[in-house]
Amino acid sequence: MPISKAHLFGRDEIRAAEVAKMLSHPARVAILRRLARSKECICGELVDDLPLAQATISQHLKELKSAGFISGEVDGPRSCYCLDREAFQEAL
Amino acid sequence: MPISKAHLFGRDEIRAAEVAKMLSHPARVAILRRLARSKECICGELVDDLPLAQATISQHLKELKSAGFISGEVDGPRSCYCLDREAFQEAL
DNA sequence: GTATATTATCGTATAGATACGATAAAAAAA
DNA sequence: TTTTTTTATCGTATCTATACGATAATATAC
Repeated sequence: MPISKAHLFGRDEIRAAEVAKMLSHPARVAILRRLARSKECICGELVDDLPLAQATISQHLKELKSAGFISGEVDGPRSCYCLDREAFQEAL
Repeated sequence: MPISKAHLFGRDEIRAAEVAKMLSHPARVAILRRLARSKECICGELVDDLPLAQATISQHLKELKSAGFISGEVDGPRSCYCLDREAFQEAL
């Protein structure tokens, strides 16, 4: 029966849970930290640093992007990501 | 293949993710808020307030307790929970 | 043009989270 | 003692997240 009931809660509780969910995996925490240090960062660097396959990291990046925490733009054959500090602070 | 690789990350990243996971469901956020307002709170009140079955709420309470965010003690046939403010602030 | 390098997406397998009915457990009330 | 009240636990169904190989997509290098 687990049809999710998350929508039955208050706006702010739902929002808080969404933000927390973005931070609920060490890989995403690591990515955000990395981007907080560097001004920007290429995808490949993250793939080198993290103990996960390229496909998996790309997947995490997509989530962080759709949550608005990071932005990414294409740079030749590479993708360059950077932290959206404003949106991130706002969320916290 | 999804054998979790969470343990391959840094201590603090793992810890941050654990804390975030506790806050990643609206029901747990709601419970913590409720306990932050009241000094303490009986299980039944939470069951009345939240749009979830008793069994489900009991399950969420167990998680929050095992994470050390709340403590619960038996009071007759009831269970009385309260926020461990120190541990909670520490985690944030 | 073809080959190479880099990233995104698809498909899919499995681990974990969520939800609840049923039932057990424990104390108070009758 | 039996009944009622309250909570915890068990079993189980299903939904979501995680993980990666394979492949597509895109741009550069040759």
